[in-house]
Amino acid sequence: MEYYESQAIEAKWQSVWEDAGAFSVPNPVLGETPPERHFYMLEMLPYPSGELHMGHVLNYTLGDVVTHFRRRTGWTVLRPMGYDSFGLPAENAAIRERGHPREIVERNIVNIRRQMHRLGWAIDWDRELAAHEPEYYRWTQWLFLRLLEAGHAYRREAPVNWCPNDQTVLAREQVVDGRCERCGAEVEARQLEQWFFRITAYADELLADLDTIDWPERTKAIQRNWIGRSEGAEILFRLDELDLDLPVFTTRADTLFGATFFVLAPEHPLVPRLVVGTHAEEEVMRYVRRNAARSAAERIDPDEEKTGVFTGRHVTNPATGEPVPVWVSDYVLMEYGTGAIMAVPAHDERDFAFAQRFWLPVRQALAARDAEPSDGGGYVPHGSDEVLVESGDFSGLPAEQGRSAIVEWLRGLGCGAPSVSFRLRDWSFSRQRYWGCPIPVVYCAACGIVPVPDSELPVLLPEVENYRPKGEPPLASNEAWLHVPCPACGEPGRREAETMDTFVDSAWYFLRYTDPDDAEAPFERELVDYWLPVSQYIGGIDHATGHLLYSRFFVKALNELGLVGFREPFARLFHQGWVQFDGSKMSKSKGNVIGPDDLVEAYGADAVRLYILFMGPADEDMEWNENGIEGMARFVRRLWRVVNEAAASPAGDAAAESPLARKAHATIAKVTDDVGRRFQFNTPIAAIMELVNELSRAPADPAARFAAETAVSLVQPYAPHVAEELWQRLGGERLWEQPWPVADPAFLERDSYELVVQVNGKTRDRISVPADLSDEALIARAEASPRVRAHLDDHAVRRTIVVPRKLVNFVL
RNA sequence: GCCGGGGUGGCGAAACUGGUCAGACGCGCCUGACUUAAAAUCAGGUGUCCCCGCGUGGGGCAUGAGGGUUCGAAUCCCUCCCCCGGCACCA
Repeated sequence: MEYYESQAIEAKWQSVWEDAGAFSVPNPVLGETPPERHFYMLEMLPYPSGELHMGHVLNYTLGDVVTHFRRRTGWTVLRPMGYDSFGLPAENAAIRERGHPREIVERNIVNIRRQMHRLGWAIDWDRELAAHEPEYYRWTQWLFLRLLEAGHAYRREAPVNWCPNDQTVLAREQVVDGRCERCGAEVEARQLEQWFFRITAYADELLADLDTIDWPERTKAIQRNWIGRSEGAEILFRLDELDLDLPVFTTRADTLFGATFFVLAPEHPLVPRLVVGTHAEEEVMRYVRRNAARSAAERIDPDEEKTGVFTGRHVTNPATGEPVPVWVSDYVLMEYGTGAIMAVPAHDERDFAFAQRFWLPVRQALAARDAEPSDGGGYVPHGSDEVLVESGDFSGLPAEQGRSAIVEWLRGLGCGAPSVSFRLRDWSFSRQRYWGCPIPVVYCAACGIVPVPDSELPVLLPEVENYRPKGEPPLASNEAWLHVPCPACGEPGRREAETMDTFVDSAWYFLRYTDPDDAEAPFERELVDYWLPVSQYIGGIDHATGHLLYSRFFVKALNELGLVGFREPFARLFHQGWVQFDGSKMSKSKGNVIGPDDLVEAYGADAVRLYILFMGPADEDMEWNENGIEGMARFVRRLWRVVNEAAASPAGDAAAESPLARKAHATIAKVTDDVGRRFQFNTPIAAIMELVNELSRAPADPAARFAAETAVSLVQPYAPHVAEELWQRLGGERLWEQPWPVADPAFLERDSYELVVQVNGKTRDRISVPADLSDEALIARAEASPRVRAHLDDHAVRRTIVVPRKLVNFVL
């Protein structure tokens, strides 16, 4: 028997698969009845900002096992791959390496593609795409224009997050703890005109539809938190002097009688109107200006004492009819609710702190059911069983009842109504950077924002002399490109020089895979409706509030436009854990990236693939540890030796009943259940190891050959190269398309089994009994055991529990 | 503070709907075989404590802590501690 040569075997089979087009999946022919059992297996596409690391290896090997398993259990599997090649990660890599982003990105793609081939992943390479290619981004632009027409994309001035290092606007989803997700620089607040997608229009649906998809609970929880739906009421406070009604949003209308002052956010548009011409004007406007200059980090510092300024105005509390003073303070956020609040210091910590600071009155409106109402002046946190007090006719009502009663009453008076508020903000997607998809509009003095006609797409990303970030969009420096006639009136116009966030590119790529060469449309409705929603999506949980939310929004909007027939992109989602090294997740900036190349060269792709999945549960974080891979290489060599020996010996009787035959069938059942139902990938490897161990101990068993075939067949999704080679040596061919083995129940049903005999719940003996004994017979056998007898002694048995096929328990 | 996930040997982990003395499989470690030697390979051992007649012996304790339900709990319930993640001046 030859020595196991991983490099030669892997190269051999990779070229066999390529020649056979083994993993290419044609689309169904439109109009004909397509295969019913089809499966869309998708993993998040990589940024070509460097090479693959072990995190990618885990991600794509998982997808690969699922792909092979589904293919061999009778499914038609679409499993494509592409590159998220536009955007900051790729551009920053280019800056580091001092080259043009396109050249760097394309070089990285070549390298990543080589690594993917070397690992032997079963990808349909005919469907490869990259976001930076005009054939792709033409359709990103086309989809943008459809969203623009539908009013889902718009431009407005708004407070935005600005990264001073990357010199661009960031979406809220790209700011983590006040810092840029990419570079870690502290984010500044800026007031800028920007492009937004109206994702808030789908807030309710994005929340509700989480119940319709099979996603990890924690991911749903993250999205629910992010969307942040609050039910409450909008209440109008009358400002008679100026004939204004100021709305507030509150979730605690039951505390209305305790509202003793009123606060506006500094950015509230009515603030100047309230104070113009009064002697408060100067002080208030100074406060507003000073506040606008404060950084976001300063504003949200919880340790800082509250600041604020009185406007000199009063509004009327609609419940009490009393005037309450109107203040301006930055603890009220313009982006949430109405940018104004009714302050109830007795029942809100923040309002209380503000009242203390400025000597404002505190009035209690709720009290624990049995408590004496206190004489006021204190802060009373919300309890579980409280009733309204000092609240007119509503006094005595339980809080929740009082809340709806007050809202109902206000509604009758025309100054209140139930209302819902969200934390979610519209998605800011324009970037002042070079390496992104150009936004296809032209600014015209006469016509305003004019879309570039579909027929002129794509608007190609122009060459510029210096693409480095400088605050101004780099595209604007190419004057020849910038100045074009207005598509509507023909007068001189100016192109949009900002580019799109890379998350726009990835919000629809999974649709393009269905028809990547379509030159007439981004995709065919019939094809996307056939393949989508994605049957199984696999990727990092770090995209929970970004990509995964944006893609859901895109699909909902495209559904409304009639472009797709479904409302959720990813039916099932799985997150692989982080592969960490030195206690933190692998990243280039930390210099702790472990790539697969050296390992593949030393141990072969099969051992690397097996090891990354054997390390632990795939959805839990794992610390990269190279010690064990030697053990996995040992297993592959052992498999090689044992199967080669079995192949050389006489075939034996496949139907023979033997311990090894039973083990083989049990292993089939275990691996099938783990991969197919439980989505658990480490335990199947352990089960196959057990089978191989048992085979190596019983090489003369009549089922030895069957056990060898079974082990090879079951290990194929994990280690496809060595499996294919061994399969051939066993006399088979094209294992990648062989039906998945099926466990024969006759081998799983045993004639006898080990009955556990317990006394007072402690196992005292295990005896072999025939499978079909009655309860009474089982008890008799159990009682006969000498070991059990010793424990029964002369005690009286009070109760006997019999669990058929498992145990007998005597309770004394 | 609110929401979600988790805590099992020296290490990575198993135990799937409460039921085979919890710890499969692997790493590491120990012993032995082969070898001049080492590596590789193969065989055996390895939670912890105690008892003895030293055996394919007997017993106790062990799944973050404490309580409960149950004939029986890593698994279900309650209280608490710790770790990870999300949200948080969101009214």
